[in-house]
Amino acid sequence: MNTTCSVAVPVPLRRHFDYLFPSLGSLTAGCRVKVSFRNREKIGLVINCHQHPDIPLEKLKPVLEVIDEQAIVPASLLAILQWASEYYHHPIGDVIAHALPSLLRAGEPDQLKTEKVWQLTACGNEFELSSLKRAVKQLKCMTLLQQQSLSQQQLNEHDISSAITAALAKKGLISSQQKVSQYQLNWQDEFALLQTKPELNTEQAIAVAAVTQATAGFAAYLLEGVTGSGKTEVYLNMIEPVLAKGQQVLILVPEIGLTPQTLTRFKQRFNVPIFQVHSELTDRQRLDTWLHARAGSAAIVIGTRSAIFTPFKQLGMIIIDEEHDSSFKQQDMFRYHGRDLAIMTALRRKIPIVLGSATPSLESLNNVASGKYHHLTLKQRAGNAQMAKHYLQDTKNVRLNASLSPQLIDLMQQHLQKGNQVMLFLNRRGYAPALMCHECGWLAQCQRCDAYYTWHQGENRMICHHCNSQRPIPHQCENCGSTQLIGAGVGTEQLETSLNELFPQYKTIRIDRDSTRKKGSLENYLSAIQNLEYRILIGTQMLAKGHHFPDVTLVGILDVDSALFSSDFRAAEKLAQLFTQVAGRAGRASKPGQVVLQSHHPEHYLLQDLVNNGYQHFASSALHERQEALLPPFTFQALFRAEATYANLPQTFLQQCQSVLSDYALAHPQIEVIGPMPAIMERRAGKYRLQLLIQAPSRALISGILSSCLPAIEQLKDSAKVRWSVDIDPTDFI
DNA sequence: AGCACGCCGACT
DNA sequence: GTCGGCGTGCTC
Repeated sequence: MNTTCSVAVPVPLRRHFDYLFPSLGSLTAGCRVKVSFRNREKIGLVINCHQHPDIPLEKLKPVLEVIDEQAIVPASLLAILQWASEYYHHPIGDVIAHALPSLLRAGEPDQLKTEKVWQLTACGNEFELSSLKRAVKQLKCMTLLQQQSLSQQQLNEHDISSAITAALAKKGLISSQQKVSQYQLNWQDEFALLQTKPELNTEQAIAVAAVTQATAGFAAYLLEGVTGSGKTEVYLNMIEPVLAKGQQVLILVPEIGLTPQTLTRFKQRFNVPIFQVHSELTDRQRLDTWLHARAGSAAIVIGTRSAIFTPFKQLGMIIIDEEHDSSFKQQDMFRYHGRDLAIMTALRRKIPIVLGSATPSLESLNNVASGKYHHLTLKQRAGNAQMAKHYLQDTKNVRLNASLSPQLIDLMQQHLQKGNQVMLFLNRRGYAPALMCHECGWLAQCQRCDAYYTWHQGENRMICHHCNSQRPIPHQCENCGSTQLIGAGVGTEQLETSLNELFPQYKTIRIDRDSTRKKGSLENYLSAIQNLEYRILIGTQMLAKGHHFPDVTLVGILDVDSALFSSDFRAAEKLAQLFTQVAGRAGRASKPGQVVLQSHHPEHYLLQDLVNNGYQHFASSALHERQEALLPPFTFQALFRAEATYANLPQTFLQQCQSVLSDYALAHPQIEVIGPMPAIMERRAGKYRLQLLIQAPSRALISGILSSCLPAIEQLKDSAKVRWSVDIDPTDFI
């Protein structure tokens, strides 16, 4: 007697596949199985058992092998993954592949790493150590093991290799056992604060109480706290009672957000196991973290967006730091939003979630306005530090020196002379954003993108920042043959060179993707900055995220104009967030800061609003504008993207999509279908890229039109000829 | 996505 | 006569 199960197979198809399995075996949802798929073996995850298959039984293949006896993915996580697959209209197999640690995808057992732990045998205990005088290492090993048993790893640290332990084992003096590496498995019983807590100010106390005294169940809180208002301390106080109850906490942070100092603060406060998920973990460490969270032996998990796929035995609270940060949205393949999945997770698990930011996203502020989120505010900076003073510097008709106005250079001089640090933001890495012929104006253009090459002097190459193609610097203009090639515009590399000439007496440090490519170099630079080794800091957005530099008293934002006239409706929001975050980095109680914005359009209403009225005011007027213009968060969007080597293919494909979607929209006049239209950068990496936008006043309408139309769109002949995807709640239109 | 099946041009 | 081009279609 056979029965059937639905399996999520790791293929980019928006459906699951049914297989037979003998009913004498037991099989539950969440188990991995090996199946034959198109005559190739694949590892899939069972998502359903005993469902009626939609095709005749005789067409089903049998499950080849059941890998797990018990579900490896808990039902709560599997439910979220299925929800995400439906909401984002993304293949379930691929969603699960994203969520599982790679070792589990490859069929590795769901067991924690074990290591060899050595101990003395009975024989070893009675052994006369003096007879080992001539074997120094063996003697040392025996002496160490007399005190306690040690893993091979720990012995390695004492310079005792496995050759030594093997020799001793052969003599029968020591023996080994395979043990799971030791963690506080019972942290719940030993929970304790490791330090006395600083006293909270009134605002902080109110925010903490709002969360800790709420009735159990789902609740979302937007913690809007200006930079330096002590958000981390509030988080610590909010999670304390959760940990005390023995429940776990998930903390999501932006990609480059978590400084080691933040992690240290959690470790210094709580006597519990804290696991960090970041890109430099090995596959094994990633799996161990996943398993510890599932077993309940991880108390706190801190990680970037993908940490939302961590299974928890008993999750008690989710915290999202810098919730407005764009890195929570995955921008390729499975385009989920970590913040939105976290909200859904909290809702389904009936637990509170706290979204923290100095500059909340308009989406979250709108959720506050509609009563979905509770609003908690921290307006007071620690130690009553003053907010920095802002200045708009008109750069029209001003002779700039490496993109610095004379006024800014003067100010820098003043701040540096007082022994303070100066921070300059320029969102263009490289030496110059283009290479130009001085005689005819020709610009070196990337062959594969609608973009110019960036001149990187350090590497003596031209690099396209969009497709990463590289070429040596040409000696001659390709148009007129002139050898007078010059940089057009200024990048961080050139700014650094110029500052070394302008201020030779002060050390300058550049923080961008190029200067921090080596692992750990960012941390080293950051601590060197803290120690005042550098006085002038140059950086891209990277420098703005989450790092606090108390001795920076002057911040210059050198080029804000590109954001003022962008075709992306979110550009203003991003600029406002960058500006406010950066401004918050300047100064502290004893050293009030100054922020200078250089612009050719200082009269621009957006800049005026920001500088004069602050982020909150900007946000409320921006929300009004979005409402008037029927843009998110007042409408919901889905974006079809298609690309191919020739422009006509994505064009015709999206036209066919458009006609399918429009037919459906006839019966639903609230749905708008806009396009196809070229992407902001139409040609990139040798592909022509076009898009088609769907807009509707509710999520349900977006989901409905996609559920109805995607099957037909997948059937389109041209769908195989282009690379296409659908992006729900798109945040970027590049 | 892969990967097989299938139907038309230049080779021993 | 065959090798192989990549258009089309399917995967339980």
